[in-house]
Amino acid sequence: MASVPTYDPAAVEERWQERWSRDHTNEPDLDRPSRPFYNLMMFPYPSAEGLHVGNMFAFTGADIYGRFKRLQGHDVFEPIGFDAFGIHSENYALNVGLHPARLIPQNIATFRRQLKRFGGMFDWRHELSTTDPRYYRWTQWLFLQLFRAGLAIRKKAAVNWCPACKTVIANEQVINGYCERHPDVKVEQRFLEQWFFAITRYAERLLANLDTLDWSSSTIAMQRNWIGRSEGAELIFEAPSGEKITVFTTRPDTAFGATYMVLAPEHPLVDALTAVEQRQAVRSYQREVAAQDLVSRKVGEKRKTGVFLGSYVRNPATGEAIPVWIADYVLMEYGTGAIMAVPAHDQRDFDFATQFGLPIRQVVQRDGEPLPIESQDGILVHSGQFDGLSCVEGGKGIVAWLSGRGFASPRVQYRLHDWCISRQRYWGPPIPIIYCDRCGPQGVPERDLPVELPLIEDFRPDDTGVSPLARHREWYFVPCPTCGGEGRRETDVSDTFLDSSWYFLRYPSTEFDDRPWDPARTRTWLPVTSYIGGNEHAVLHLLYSRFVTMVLHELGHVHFEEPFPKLRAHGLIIKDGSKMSKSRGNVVIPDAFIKKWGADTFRMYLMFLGPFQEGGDFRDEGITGIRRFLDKVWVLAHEAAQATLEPLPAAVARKLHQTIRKVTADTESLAYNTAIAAMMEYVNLAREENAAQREAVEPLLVLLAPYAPHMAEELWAQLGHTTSVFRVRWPSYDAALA
RNA sequence: GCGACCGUGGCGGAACUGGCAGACGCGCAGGACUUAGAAUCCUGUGGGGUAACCCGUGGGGGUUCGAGUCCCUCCGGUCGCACCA
Repeated sequence: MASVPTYDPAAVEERWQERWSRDHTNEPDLDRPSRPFYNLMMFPYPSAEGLHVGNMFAFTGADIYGRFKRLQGHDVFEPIGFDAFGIHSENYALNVGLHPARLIPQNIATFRRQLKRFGGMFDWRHELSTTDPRYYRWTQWLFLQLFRAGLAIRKKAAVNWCPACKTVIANEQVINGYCERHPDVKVEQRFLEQWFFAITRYAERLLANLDTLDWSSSTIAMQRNWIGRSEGAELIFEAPSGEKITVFTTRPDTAFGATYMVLAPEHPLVDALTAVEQRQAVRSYQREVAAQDLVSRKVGEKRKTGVFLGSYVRNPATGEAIPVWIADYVLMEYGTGAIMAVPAHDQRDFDFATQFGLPIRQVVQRDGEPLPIESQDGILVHSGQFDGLSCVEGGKGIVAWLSGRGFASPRVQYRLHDWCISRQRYWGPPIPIIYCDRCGPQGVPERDLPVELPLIEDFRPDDTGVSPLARHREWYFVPCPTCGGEGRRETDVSDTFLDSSWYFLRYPSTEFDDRPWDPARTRTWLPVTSYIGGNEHAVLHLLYSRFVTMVLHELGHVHFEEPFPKLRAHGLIIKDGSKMSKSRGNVVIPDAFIKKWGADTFRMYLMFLGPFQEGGDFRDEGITGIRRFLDKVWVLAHEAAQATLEPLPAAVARKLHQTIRKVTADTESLAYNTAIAAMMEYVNLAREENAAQREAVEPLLVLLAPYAPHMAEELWAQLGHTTSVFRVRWPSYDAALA
């Protein structure tokens, strides 16, 4: 047998990457595809450290799926881009003392090189960056569509202020009271005028549509949780002075057990309900609470605090006068900012009542015995005509009874808040608004877009709550687009999640400068056929994208309401027992591995670590197993190229069909680890049976192609084929043999 | 507290609708080749026992001819949300 050349991954991979680029192998015809398949993966933010193993894991898994679909005869569009605006990039730039406008292109260049090196099937003609004015022009356009539709609203609100970022951040960016970018910096409460997107108006639809989506169940659960729908009722409590205080409750069945009321300290009726002799105590408590941040207020377990207002309201169920308190455990931004306190059946109310000696009255029991607090598995007592009913029936009855007297109405409450998109920072798209004393806030006319982010050297944020752009005087002052009078630009930039809320709409249309997306292209390619990404975006990016798409659909700009009908969440790569992150210092950069072992080996190694949708433990010992496997394939294929035609041993033929069946099913379901195991079993058997033959090897190379694309191409060519292995059809199996 | 997921050899992990537990890989042990090593190849590898055999999927209980898989319960772990009324 003639000798087989040594497998040299670097040479093989460089050769095929050049050929793919030269032959436009990865660039489908976007205008006339026969079977369009939009294979999307979550685009990266180009950090200075470069692509790490976690990114590689995600991209490899998504790329394998795209290549598999391609081999099954689809025209696969697999674009890539960079989410390069945002606080992360800007903070890093500040740290190293470089301007982001110079830093980001360097980072992108590194990412681009890494993404090419690992062999992704990317269509580089359609690369995008959110920092490109040709892109963010349309981000601003998108803002204007929402503004005109009345869905971008300016309101003064308690917001999360990160003293380190020196900007407002979204609720989603607050982690246990700390800034997600600064794990040791507590977020504070500030009241500022901000732009909000009215996502809460879509809460019901965002929730209901979840039932129509083919998504990982974990992601669905997180979104459902985040939207946080609660059914209950609003009840009205009246003060002797005539003030009506509305509370929200999910337990109207316990109305007879409400022995006091608590308002949020900022509740607008606090002043009116405060007795003269309590005024000083109330003011001082209010000041104390305002000095805290929004979030530490919400972190539980601490002692309850509060102040009696010195007045009473009437419980509409019992008719009794109950005392009114303020306490920081009641939050202004949820429900009505006021609660009826039922200490017998709510843990927080119980804690508060115990601390301040307030009465506790059982209204739910079972067999005359008290139940665990908050249990709904009992019957009503001390509840007048409703005694003896179950909690559910009694609750309905009480709401109906109180409604009839004008004291109640059923109510659905969401935990979701409106999306604050204002950022008092530099590195983002300026919000396209001009303030005019005469006309009010005016949208920048679309013909004047983009509002380019001016290049200013001193982009450092300060503590004033005013964006650095305000210091750029010639940029700041502009004529009002409506009256021509003196106007001032909005100096805030928009949240980076706005950039990423629509990028998938841009990819197929990147060459059009006169429209955000081309209607024909969009109709052909969208919604996205398959989306693969991490659950870290389950409630941020994925919810915002759904909302934006829903609005665009309503406004007639896109033909679909849900952008991602099919989504799969991949797992996390664990290293030394915890997930890879810069703060833990366990980030692994793939470059050295790829240099030593080759991209194909590294791709397969990552996929072999564990189930793709669950993640895996990164240790570098196991990589030799994959390399040994690829070496065996290499030798087998070279020998097959020189073999004479002989019948395939029956055992090998049977195993081949079983392997095709298993690899097909497993690749479809992203069970890449077991697909690889099946190919290993097949190769082991083929070697045992000395089946170094074309019929044995050619189908294997096609099965292998999504996983190790360079090697598959090389060996396919060695077997005498002159066209890419990716133009072949995925092998079929004989069900009788498999 | 609420929601989701998970627990299988020394390690990563297999096991479709309940049907031979431990595929595949790492590691390890022995052997072949070699002056020697590396690489490669072969054999073995859940625990106990000389053996036929016995015991084994976090603990306990249950359903079933049959349970890693289904049900109950307890223990342990991961992730998300959280003074959300």
